[in-house]
Amino acid sequence: MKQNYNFKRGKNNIDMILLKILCNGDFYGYQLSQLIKEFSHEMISIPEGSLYPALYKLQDNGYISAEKRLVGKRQERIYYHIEPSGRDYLQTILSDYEYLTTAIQYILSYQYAPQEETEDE
Amino acid sequence: MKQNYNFKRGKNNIDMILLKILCNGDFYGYQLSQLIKEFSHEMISIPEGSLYPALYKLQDNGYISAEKRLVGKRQERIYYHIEPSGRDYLQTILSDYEYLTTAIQYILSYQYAPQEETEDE
DNA sequence: AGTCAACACCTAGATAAACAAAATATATGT
DNA sequence: ACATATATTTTGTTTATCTAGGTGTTGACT
Repeated sequence: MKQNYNFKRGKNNIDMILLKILCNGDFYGYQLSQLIKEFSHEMISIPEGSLYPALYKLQDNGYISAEKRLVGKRQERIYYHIEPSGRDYLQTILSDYEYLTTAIQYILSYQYAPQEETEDE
Repeated sequence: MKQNYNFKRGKNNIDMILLKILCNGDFYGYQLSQLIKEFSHEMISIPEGSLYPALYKLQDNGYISAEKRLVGKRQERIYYHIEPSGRDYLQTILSDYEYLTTAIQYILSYQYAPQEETEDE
């Protein structure tokens, strides 16, 4: 079992969401940002300054691959495809996320029962 | 309602946990780190390099107050006490946290139904 | 008397995630 | 001609958290 789990881990929420959506098929950047809005019931959106650097980092790590496609005579779009190692990485950050969420939930729902009561108020 | 919620918000997990625990009474730094381990079933711990700066920041913002107490003839400990504004702040980051958790859960549990299927595999 | 572990606090510097705010360019509708 | 939506890029900034050290006290064991 894990010990001394830190808060820094389980922080790659954007990676997690992007990879999760890419499990459903290949999408391009702008499309991903739209899907995130849609899937979250318009609750969250990822600014471009977060989205694209995240995609480049995932690509650098080999978790996703990129392919330029010309749709009709339109400008080219860069479609991203999740690779097997990306699915592995997704599993890791998903379980990290659940782990941290569980731990925080324990703390938030804890009912503190003090041992000795010395009134001073 | 909130719109365009970002990931940067709802990230003050350490603040949230510290304030939550301080709702149960006054504690000192080292004690807080022990309680976090205990309450989380040993799942997480906060390193001192995260804990103390977080406490100082909360204090600077007036969310908590500090008081030195000598327990017996022991070395002094610095007890922290949550202030009303700290409780307000806790409510804010708690609802931010729940908001973000809900939105992520929507995305993670989304079943994508593509409009048009063109087989290419 | 010496040592060691647990207690209790402090801090400088590094890392890295996420963001804001720009810019570029195409396509579409009015 | 102009505005809006689409689509990508990049520079610089912020900030949360961590690493890795440091100081000093207390109490137990040898």
